Amino acid sequence: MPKSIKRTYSHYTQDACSLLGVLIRSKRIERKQTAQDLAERAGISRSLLQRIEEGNPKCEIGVVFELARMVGIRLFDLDESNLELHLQVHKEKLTLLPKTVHRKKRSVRGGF
Amino acid sequence: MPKSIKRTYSHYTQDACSLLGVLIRSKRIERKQTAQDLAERAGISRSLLQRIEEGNPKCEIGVVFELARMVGIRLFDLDESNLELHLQVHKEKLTLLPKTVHRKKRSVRGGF
DNA sequence: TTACAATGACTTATATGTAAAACATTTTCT
DNA sequence: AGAAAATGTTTTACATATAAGTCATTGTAA
Repeated sequence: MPKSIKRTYSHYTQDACSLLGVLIRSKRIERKQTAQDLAERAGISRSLLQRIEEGNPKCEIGVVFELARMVGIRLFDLDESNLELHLQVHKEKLTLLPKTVHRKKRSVRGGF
Repeated sequence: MPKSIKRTYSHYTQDACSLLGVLIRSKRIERKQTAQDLAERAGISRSLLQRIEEGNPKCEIGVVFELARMVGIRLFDLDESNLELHLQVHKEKLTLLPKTVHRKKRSVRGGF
């Protein structure tokens, strides 16, 4: 059961969300596309699109990415095929890493 | 009131979420950091971190970005100061665009 | 190998993000 | 100028993401 949490976001994260939002809005307007229209095509409400364009961090990442793609923003600066390739590479890289990590015991007399 | 929606995500979006998840996990393991530990520091539950590392698109974008930052992933390939600069530039660019967009009327005899 | 820790895979209760609607405000076009 | 449309803003009910917990499984270190 979720306890009531006030999340805090770093400046970096807020800027990243804002940047994505501003980019989506810019691209949308450049395409002369209505908020209503983009929202409908994305299958979301106009109010949600608005929050996303404002840079609200409390939105589904999947929806934000979907919107970005729809207006022509390249995530990770990669097109579709290169993104998939990148993913495969990093998945394999992950295979080579240890499956679990064990925290090092604090040295008995170190630090404090 | 939200109607029950089955969202669908494009291949591109799913790959993007998966890539971010895999990157977070790789970086975490490289840092020899426990999932439990990273989750605690990020102020989230271990189960949420698990979903994010799996690439689940139905997570808060703010939390995902925060995790990325914590393990040293540069969003947009930009460090903090450049990200802020980028944001400012695009905000100003947005100022120069029209505030609203009007959909072009369908030509009376065009198409159908 | 054995013990222990980390992770995977569930379940449940609750906090909250979302869709919808109505209204106010602003912007664009004629 | 006026009209029409797009966007901003707020409210409300509900679908659902999340925190917390448990148990099973796997990996690691001794």
